[in-house]
Order: sequence, then structure tokens, then C-alpha cells
Amino acid sequence: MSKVTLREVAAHAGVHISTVSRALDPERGALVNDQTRNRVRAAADELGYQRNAVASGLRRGRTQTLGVVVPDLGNPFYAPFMRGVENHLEGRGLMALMAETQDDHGRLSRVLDHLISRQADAVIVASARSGDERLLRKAQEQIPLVLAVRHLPGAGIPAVTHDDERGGRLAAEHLISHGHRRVAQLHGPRDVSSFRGRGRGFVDRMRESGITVREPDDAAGRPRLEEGRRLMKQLLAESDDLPTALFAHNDLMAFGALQAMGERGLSCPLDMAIVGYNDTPMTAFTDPPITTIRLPGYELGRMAADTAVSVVENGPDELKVLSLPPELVPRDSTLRWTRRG
Amino acid sequence: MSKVTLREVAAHAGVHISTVSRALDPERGALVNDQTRNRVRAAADELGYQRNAVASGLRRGRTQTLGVVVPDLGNPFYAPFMRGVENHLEGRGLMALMAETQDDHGRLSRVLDHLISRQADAVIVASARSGDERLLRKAQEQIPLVLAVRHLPGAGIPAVTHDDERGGRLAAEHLISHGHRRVAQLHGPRDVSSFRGRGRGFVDRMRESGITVREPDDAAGRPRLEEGRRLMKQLLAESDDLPTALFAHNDLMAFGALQAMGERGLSCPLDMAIVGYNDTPMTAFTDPPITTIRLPGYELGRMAADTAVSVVENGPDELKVLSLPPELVPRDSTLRWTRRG
DNA sequence: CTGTTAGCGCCTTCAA
DNA sequence: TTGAAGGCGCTAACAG
Repeated sequence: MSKVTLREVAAHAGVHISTVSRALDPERGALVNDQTRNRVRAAADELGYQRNAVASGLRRGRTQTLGVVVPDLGNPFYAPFMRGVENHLEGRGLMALMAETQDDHGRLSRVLDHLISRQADAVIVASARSGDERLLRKAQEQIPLVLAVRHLPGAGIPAVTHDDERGGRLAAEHLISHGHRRVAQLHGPRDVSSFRGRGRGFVDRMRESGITVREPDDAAGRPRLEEGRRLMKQLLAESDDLPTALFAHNDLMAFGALQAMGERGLSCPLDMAIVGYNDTPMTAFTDPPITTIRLPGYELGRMAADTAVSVVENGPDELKVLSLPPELVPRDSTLRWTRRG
Repeated sequence: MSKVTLREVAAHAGVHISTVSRALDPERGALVNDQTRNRVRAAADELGYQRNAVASGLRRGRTQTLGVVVPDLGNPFYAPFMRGVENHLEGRGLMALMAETQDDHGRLSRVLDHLISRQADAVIVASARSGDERLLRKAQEQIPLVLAVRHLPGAGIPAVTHDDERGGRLAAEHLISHGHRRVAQLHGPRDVSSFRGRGRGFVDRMRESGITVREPDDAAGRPRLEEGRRLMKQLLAESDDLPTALFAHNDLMAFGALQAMGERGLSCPLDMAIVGYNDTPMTAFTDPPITTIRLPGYELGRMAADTAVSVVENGPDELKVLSLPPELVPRDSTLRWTRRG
């Protein structure tokens, strides 16, 4: 493997290694005589020198590395998110260390320890849940943190999130305007602020129109397809007086609900309309295409990365909290009902 | 930030720092007296010591880091792949540095340089294309490489791939058995071995049954939805004598083809049957659900990570090349045609 | 079993 | 503008 170090380059160029170090660093290159610098660069090129970022990181105390922690890489929402992060880092000489928590507190703890040990310059945490506050605050003493997607209000950590409550209201308004009065929701895990926000917004807006939102006894343990299916089955079993519309707290749960309906011989939107959340790419292609609230993953990723970088460079800003607005994307899963109603 | 180093722990425990280093390393812990070790551990816990992995990496020449390079994080196929990698590393104390190439040669080159500079212990390359051989061979002199998903036969690099040619044959057999005799394919980028394999297998098998495979003049520049749509439009425009079945080289292109059909008022599978490739999760939910060839992303990710780890630990094995078998997943996009035919 | 010594490769004073 | 020296935090070889 490569053993070309500053020493070899220095010998080759006939200068001291500290001169090479300076000449090869864009920031300090100006401190070196033009001729010398060219000579050094030529030598470096010829020998195929590549700076050892580990040694550099140790000395400088900066590793040019960001940790990115997501709950579930299997959730298609996080692909654009990671992409947004990566695209923002690429070209800046930074790279992302990736980790998944499976919404497990212990795992989050281990991941953070790991990232601290590796001296990541900052960590983007997209998997925060209530109950993680203490852990995160403690971690923050060791390493700059930026929350993304899921907020943790009051924890004093900068965040790049999304107005979930407004999203819930949008879903409610859409259904109300389509004439629905018997509605239900499949609630995502209650220890995640995003789902609480969605639920609150939806219920509040419905209540303003005098409508009570039904829910299965359970909330989802994980915001995944199987849980959506399970809850929907429960809902369908609970009564014959079925709701005419459903708000699922994310698209995966909406798919699960769709499956459960299919298994019972019910069709969407005729028997029940469905609104999902996230605008996962696949919602446009399902049968029927699903009306959903757009949560801009790519943009959130970019902004989270941007915030993290600026926190590293300028120190923790005055607790920056950004929130992107939701947007309703109407599709066929809420379409036809009006024709009947 | 944390400044607890071995020195502090040593002082606290009243021993030399090298003893602390030994006591805290599971591998060398046995070399230390039990009492001493306990004392050291207690001190470390009390002070909240966390080993500096950067310093350790510099000294040991091992960073416990793997690079993972994929072509496109937006392609849903790579989510399970990355997940497989991550899950295999988690628990082993390794982490993945993630990068995307967008199928761009220059970008791959930069990414590899970066990973070399960061002293990753090995790199999993899932974005190899013909034309990258020289680059990759050169990189391999500096850092162990493992190819995943896309093979580069003859480059002398260990690989964890999939039998694409067999997959293409499976697609052909399925269509033949459904009575199709006029068939076309949407070819993925020709500089990627996987697509060449799929194309070859499909065409060969069809030829064995005396069937000529039609293709639009172009191949896809990128294996993405828009390209699938574009090619399909081209195919539909080229003649009135439309094929009765289509093989798209991946699911995204199949979606694009489906869109193009919809825009022309054609329906699948009645007007044309479609077979995709990858078994992306969403293929089960589209309208119609798409028959596809399963490419096991999660398993490939795990195996690639496993291979990379073993290459790091045991040195480059005798050019290990693993290949997982494909499997046809029949769904509705090829269903009804038989009822007519 | 524990301490001493000598770096890993780089960057940053400080001096010349 | 360049060189010399010291050390980031850790570990490996050698002594004792």
C-alpha cells in the first residue's frame, strides 16, 4: 500500500517537510515561494502523494467527517434524505459516516459513542425520539449535533425539520373538503414528535369541524408497512360502521392499510379514501396512487448538512431551528369518493 | 469537548498510560493483572473516557472504516444494499463511509482518492462500469477493493454479484411460456456488465426459440425512470406492429415504460406485458404489480461487507467471486395476456 | 505484569 | 520564506 508521505516528497523536492505541508495546503500555499511550491507540487504528483487524512485529522482536531444517523435505511423516505446530505458534502471534501438505529435507544447510544470516538466533526440525528433528550444533551457536550426530520423541542439542539402539525391539518382539510365526516387515523409511534404533530394537527382541524377522529386502540410500534396493515385490520374488525376516510401517518403505513383493505375485499377510494405522508416516490405508482403530504427529504438532507457544516465552522449558532412547510399532493386514493357523496 | 485521554485515566488510576491502553483493549486486556484492569476500567468509566479512534487508527494503520460507493442513492435498489452493508458492520465496530458516483468516471476517481486518503480499510464498489478497470486496478494497489452488484470480469478484483445472464434468461422463459412471440427490451447502459448480461441472456434465450428481440435504437444512458419512459415512447412510435411483451432492464425503467404506455392509452398487461428487474419493494404495489427478477440487494450488501472484512483481516483471498442466483417473481404485469392468447 | 521508549504522519509554533 | 522542534493520542516493541 501507499507509503508516500510528506517525508518522501520533501526529500524528492529538496525541502523540509513542513514546507511541503504548507505548499500542499490550499489555505497556506500562499506562504510558500511560487517556485518552491511548484517544485513541491511536481514532486508530489510524480510520487503520487496523497495526504493521510487520519494523521491530519489527529493533528488538526478536524476529521472532515459527518455522522448521519437514521432510524431505518429500509424506509424509502431516507434515501433522498441521505442523498441530500451526501450531495451537499461532496465537493466540500467531507464524507458521511452512516448509521441506523432501528428506533432503539441503546443503539442510538452506541452509535453516538462510536461517532464521538471517531471524532466526527458533527452528527446529524434523524432518529430522535422522546426519551432520547438526556442522551442527546450529553452527547452534545462532546460533539455538535443537528436534529433532522424529527424535532425534539426543548432539548436545545439545532434542528432542520418540517411542520408536521400543519401537515396533519392539510390532510384533514383535504378530506373535509371531499365531504368526509367519518374519519380515522393510523397513528405512528407516539414517542416521535413528527407523528405526534401530525396526529395533533389532524385531530384539531377535524374537531374544528365538529368531527371526532377514530383510532385503533394501538398506535404503531414502528412506522412500517406491517404495522399499518395490523392496525388497519384492527380498525376494520372493530366495527361495521366503517369510516369513509383514513389518514395514515406515513406512506408505508398507508400501503399496509391498502393491503388490509384488499384482503377484506374493500377498495380504495370507493370504500375508503386514504391520505399518506412523505410523498415517497412510489406513492405515484401504487394502485391507486396515494394522496399524500410531501415531506421534502432531499431538501431536509441538504439543509441538515449545511447546518451541520456551519455549526462546525462557526460554532453553534443561536439555536437555529428551521422548518419546511408541508404540501398536499392529491392523487387518486381520495379521488372518486366525491362522485358518490 | 472531551479531552479525557489515556493520560488522565492513567493518572487517575495510578498506572502508566500503556497499561491503560492494554487494559482497555479487549484483545490485550488479558495481559494485565485483574485488579489493575478493574482499577483502570473504573477510572475510565468515572472520567468518561472514550478512545480516540483517529489516533488509534493512525498508530495501528487500521481505521475500522469501510468505504461504500454506489452509483445512485436515489435508486431504491440501493437502500436495502446499504442496509445489508451497515447491518453487517454494526456490532463489529466498523462503520461505512458513503459515497455516490452518479455513474461518472471522474467522480468515482475522486471518491476513491478520498477514501484512500482517509485510510479506509477497504472499499466496496457497487458502481463499476466498463472503462473503470484501469482506475480500479490502480486504486487496488493502495486499498483493498471489493466489487458488488456490478462485476468487472477480468479486472482481478474480488466480487459479490449476481447472475444477470441467467436472470435475462428467466425473463425470456417466462414470456415465452406465456405465449409471447413479439418481444422487445429496454436495454440499460451498455457499459455496465449487469445490463449487458441481462440483455445477452434474454436475447440468447429468445433466439433459441426462434424469436428476435426488438429494441429501440438507443440504450438508456442511465437506468432510471425518465430514460425508461423515453425509450418506451420511442419504441411505441417506431411501428404499429407493437410487441406483446417487454423486458425492462430494471424496475425503474419498467415504471417509466408503464407511464409511457399510460400516456398512449395502452394498458398493461392487456396491450403489453412487462417484466422488470430487481424486485424493488414498490413493484408489489404498482398498478399493475410488476413481474420482476429478484436481485437480492440486502444479501449482496451483507456478503460484500463480509468479503471486505475478510479481505482486510486475511489479506486478499484467491480472487473470490460470488454470484447469487436470480429468481423470477411473477406478478400481474404479465398475467392476463394468456387469457387472450 | 508493568514501565520506558519510540514513533504513526501531519501541522503549528517559533526561530532564523 | 524556510527550517527545527514538538506533540496530537495512541500502541508496539523492548526491558525490567
